[in-house]
Amino acid sequence: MQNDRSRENLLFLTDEQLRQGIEGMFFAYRGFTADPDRILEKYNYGRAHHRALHFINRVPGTNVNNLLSILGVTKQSLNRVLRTLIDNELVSLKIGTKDRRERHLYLTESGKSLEKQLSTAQSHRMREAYRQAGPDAVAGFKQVLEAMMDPKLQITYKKLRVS
Amino acid sequence: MQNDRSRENLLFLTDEQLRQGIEGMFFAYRGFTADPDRILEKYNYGRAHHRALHFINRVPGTNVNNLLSILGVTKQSLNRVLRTLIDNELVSLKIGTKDRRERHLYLTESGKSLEKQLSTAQSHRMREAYRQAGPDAVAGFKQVLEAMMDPKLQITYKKLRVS
DNA sequence: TTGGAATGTCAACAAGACTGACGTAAAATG
DNA sequence: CATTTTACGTCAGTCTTGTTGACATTCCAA
Repeated sequence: MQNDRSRENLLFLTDEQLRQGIEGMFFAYRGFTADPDRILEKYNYGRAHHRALHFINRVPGTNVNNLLSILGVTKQSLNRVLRTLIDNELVSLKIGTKDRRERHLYLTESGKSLEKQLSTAQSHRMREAYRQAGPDAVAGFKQVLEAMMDPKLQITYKKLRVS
Repeated sequence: MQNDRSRENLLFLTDEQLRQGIEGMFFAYRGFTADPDRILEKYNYGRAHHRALHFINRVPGTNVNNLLSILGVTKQSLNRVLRTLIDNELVSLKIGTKDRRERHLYLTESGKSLEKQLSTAQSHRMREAYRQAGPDAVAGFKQVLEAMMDPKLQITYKKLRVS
């Protein structure tokens, strides 16, 4: 039979708590993407372009396969996005020296400039949310997010942290 | 001039911390939707159907406009999804008694059954993440999520909490 | 009675995901 | 050296989910 202490400890696992987490993720993700979306619209780009720009900026010189594993889409889907970004000179290709089949991806100056605009907008909202919630809440936020990821993506996420 | 204490307090607002939050949201959202997506695929439904089922279940008898404001899509977009769910008898319509223009939405027994399947899968992952992170982390997680929402959605979110 | 609100429907379109098929180039392997 | 595999690109077609615009219906409210 449970005592008061152990019952209290499990209160955070009630259906109501889980439901709030689910709905919280849904509504928060809308806020999370709202500001970049507005900027992207002006340039006729979409979220897919934002994600590509973000991770090419994070891992300069990445090849397409690596980017695919981070983004979790098909190469055909990514290719369409990359094609636009390359044609518009936001991203540049560099054929690999060791393996000349590989294309290494870099942001051009205008690519960096748009990426900066997008990340500034997104970070601004994130910073406000962090500031309102405080350091302890932020630590908890990141713990839960990490635990929610698929194991493979958790590894990808951690790799990005150190590199 | 800053002392060590205030400098330490601001460490959670560094660019690196913000970036981790952004990437955390991106990867965690993938995990968040992965399990329901697999179930939906079997029935040839998509995330839009899941969202409609979720909120009709949460607010039984809601009218279309209220659902629209929660979901943040156009009525035409929602209509297509609702049409499928009604045709497949997962959702039933009931014309309003006070205002007969309004259609009130309810889940049928099979609608409830599918919703249960989906929410069970999604809650399972959420519960595991909560359990791993612990109660304090969960409290922080929800604080940051709430602070990240657009003010209007924050109100919607809180209303769902009490109703 | 007239205007506006709530809803539905039709049409057309776009982004962004998917699959399948095929081509090319180059590395790796037998 | 020949063959297979890898990495990448491209073409074609499909699906889901979002968008606008136009228009009809119903009915409450001023």
